[in-house]
Amino acid sequence: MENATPTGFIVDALTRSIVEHRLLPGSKLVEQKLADQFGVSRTLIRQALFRLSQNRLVRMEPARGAFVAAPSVEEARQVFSVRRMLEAGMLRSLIADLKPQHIKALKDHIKLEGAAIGEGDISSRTELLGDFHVLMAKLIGNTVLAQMLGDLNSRCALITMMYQSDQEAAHSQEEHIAIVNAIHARDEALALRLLDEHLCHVQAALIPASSPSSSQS
Amino acid sequence: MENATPTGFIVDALTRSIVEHRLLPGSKLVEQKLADQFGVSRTLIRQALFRLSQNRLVRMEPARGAFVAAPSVEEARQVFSVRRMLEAGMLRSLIADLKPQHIKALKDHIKLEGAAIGEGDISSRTELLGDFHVLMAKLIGNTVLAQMLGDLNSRCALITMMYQSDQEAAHSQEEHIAIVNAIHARDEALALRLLDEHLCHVQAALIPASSPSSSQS
DNA sequence: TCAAACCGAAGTGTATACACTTTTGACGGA
DNA sequence: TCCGTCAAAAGTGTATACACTTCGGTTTGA
Repeated sequence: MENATPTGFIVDALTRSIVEHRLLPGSKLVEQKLADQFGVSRTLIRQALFRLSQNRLVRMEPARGAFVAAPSVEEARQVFSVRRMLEAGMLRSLIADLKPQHIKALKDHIKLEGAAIGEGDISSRTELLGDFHVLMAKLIGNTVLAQMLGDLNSRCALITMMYQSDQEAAHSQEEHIAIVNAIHARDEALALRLLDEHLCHVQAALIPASSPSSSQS
Repeated sequence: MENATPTGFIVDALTRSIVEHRLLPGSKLVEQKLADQFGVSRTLIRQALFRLSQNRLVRMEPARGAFVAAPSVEEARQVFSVRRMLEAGMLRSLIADLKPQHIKALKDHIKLEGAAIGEGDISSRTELLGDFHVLMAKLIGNTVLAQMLGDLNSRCALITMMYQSDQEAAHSQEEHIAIVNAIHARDEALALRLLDEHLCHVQAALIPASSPSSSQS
């Protein structure tokens, strides 16, 4: 995940700042200030901001500048709706062509999640809980899908970190365990139901005081 | 679709050139040449090339330059796999909350497709055949999904234009008609089957005589 | 003859300069 | 006091300059 290019470094740094709320949603990102801060010219800052705007972490307004994105509840709802669609299909593929090392990889990953949750490392645990889903995409050998889920993750990582409590994180991990067990048992119906419920739980936890209407878009 | 910014104009122009094969896959895109050609500085050209690289129409190699992308068969396979996953879920949502104006919008769109196919306008027909799927996403009110399908479309537009014959385009439109009829009848199972077959047909037509399971995964 | 080092041309990567737009705040008139 | 106007400051958009890397051909040494 480490990016060696200067622009990549800046993108990563800004991403962390946004996701860890050192930069609050809506803040203006002034190019020259960032350039001074990173010790580079505005050229590289502009490249980085542009990349972040493609990830929806930053919103750019012509001639007005770049701002930290403030994803709406509606957008989060749509993102999770898309994820439910994608991951249902992904899960079917995975179970249809299941291999022992897949189960091992998933269980290993869950161990990592447990460690991060135990340590209370919010940034790390959020990343790992999201990567669980990306890992499934990689296991079925679809890098396009993996990258797409990664984008969707980062797109609402802002919200995730904002609202997910310790308890909810632990609950997420338990649901991951249950899903892997269902996969292992090759119980497609159960796995699908658990995954859908899991995504609904995460979504519901993220959107405070909004009734998670069961009917999606 | 029209983009008023200078960079957007260049992106559109280059996109057309690539998609209409005035620029062949693998060709090098030299920044200064393009800058002279468009009458702007390398700055804007670099911005445009970067945007095209995010769309996968252009591949950039560090310190070597930008090249027109040559999407692999494997990548096309993965893209269509993702689309099948997404669009199955989308279709369920659409049928679950179907409104008369949805049917009208879809039928209107199919008329446009027919016109473009009749005129033999390859660029226009490819765009419209792809937009049919984006339109469904918009009808269920999920802009995130709509944009994602749009990206997937443009990602393999190169291949689509490269290989899709007149006959296959007409066949695509017939399948769209059948799908809309199934939606209208609220026959979810039929609609899902038709949609899946449709995507498989498009994919199969795009991959000419190459043993599809040959190389990777 | 062949291969390896070398040099110049071509091209990319980054910084800087300048033009244009937006914002801000102060001034003046009603 | 309030609002409109205007001018300076701040900031973005684009062009240009320069440093560094890559590539191709030539020379040089064995």
